Amino acid sequence: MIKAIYGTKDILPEDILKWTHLENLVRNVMGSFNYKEIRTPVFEETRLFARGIGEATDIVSKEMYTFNDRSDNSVTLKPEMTAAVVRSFIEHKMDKKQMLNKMFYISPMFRQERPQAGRLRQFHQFGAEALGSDSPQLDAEMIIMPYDIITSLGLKNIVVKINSLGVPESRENYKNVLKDYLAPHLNDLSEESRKRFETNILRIFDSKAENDQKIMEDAPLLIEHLDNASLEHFEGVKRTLLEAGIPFEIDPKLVRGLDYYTHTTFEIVSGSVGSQSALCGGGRYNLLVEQLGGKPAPGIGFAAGIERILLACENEESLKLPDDSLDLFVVDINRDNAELVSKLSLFFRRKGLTVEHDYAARSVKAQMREANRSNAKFTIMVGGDELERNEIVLKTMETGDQKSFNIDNLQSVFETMRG
RNA sequence: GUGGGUGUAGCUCAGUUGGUUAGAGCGUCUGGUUGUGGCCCAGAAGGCCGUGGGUUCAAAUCCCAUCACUCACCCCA
Repeated sequence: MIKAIYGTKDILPEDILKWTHLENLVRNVMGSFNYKEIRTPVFEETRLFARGIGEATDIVSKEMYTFNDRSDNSVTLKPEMTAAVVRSFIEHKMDKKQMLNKMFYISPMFRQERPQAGRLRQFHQFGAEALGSDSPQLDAEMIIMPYDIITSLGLKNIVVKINSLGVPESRENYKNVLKDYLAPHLNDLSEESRKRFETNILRIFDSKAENDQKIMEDAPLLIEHLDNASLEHFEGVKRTLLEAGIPFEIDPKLVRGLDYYTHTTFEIVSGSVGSQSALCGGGRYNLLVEQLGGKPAPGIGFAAGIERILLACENEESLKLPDDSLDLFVVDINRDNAELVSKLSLFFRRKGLTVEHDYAARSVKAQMREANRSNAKFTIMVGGDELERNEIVLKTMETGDQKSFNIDNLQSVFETMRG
């Protein structure tokens, strides 16, 4: 049996309503903030991600689906969206068309990691990018939008965490402060953290090793070493969030893994999924556009994991899905009127109703059972004496009431069903 | 890449200290008279017991290997 590739999943018809429900919500909320959808190719030149995300990051160094195509060009299935959107922004000179470009996306992503709860090799994100402004109100928007979406789905068990990484200069100064603090403890740190002491010292805050955490508890914090402009920006973000009624925590240890972040970083985590608890993450990246060869432009964005959000919804049983059950089931009483049944169904389908009928000339009982099981609101019965009199029978399933109509007056049948 | 757990019907799972034709519930299909659903009743279909090897008179059951799935670490959405 050929099966779906390790770490990928079919989204089956029985689950699709959850997905379209979420996607519609995303489009509505993003639309209300005037974000326009962008769709980029699923694969890009490998160097886009290598340069954009950072060679040293886990994503680039060990998780990308990279392969050579038949022309021997190295291409990569997109592991995240920001680099691709920024590439498109630069390529299409969007900065010349308008000073602020607000875009959102819903798209599959690919990372070759070990799958677990809330993590797949092909997974799906929605997110947004805003390029061309460093207004703190935009930072806040990037938190408000996913927050509103997530809470609209009924999720309760969530926490919004924010932090600021400031600008590179103050971060470099801080790194030296942190180095001075950690140097005497170096031998007590875990091996991984000792490596990070050299490569990416900020990430030691992420360590889950107990002893590392104990050491980091008393470590000086980046937020205490921000320059004034960064602090003022951060204050602006916080004020806007408070005004928006978004509850948040400041997490000075929230250090995102991707190289391109500056200033604000944030995460929305859920207590209702497994250990992969981040439903959403993002931050400001004022240096990325330049780094990818564009004219310098500030940017900010977020990405949210659709599978994780839906998982949280399932665990909290929070989803209220729209009804997609049948309006009408057309029953063929004599089991020899397939064409007439098909024609009647078409009439109501073209009126916008969801209509089904049997295709196997099964017994009336079986057809009724199916109508019942598919939760049809009405059935129409075709055949027998009534048909000889040129009539059909409309039955209201909930009450069992039946009423005859002339077959040439389907419009009044429709109006009766619509109420 | 590193650990742990689990593989029996479409789904959820039973299956005694190894012992005859491998079970239940749910679901599916058919029927309980001639043209009517839900409840109830009856019946049917559907399993190389993940795969390969070994031990044994005998393996779903014990041993080994392998594959798959899954959770966690790492990291991230």
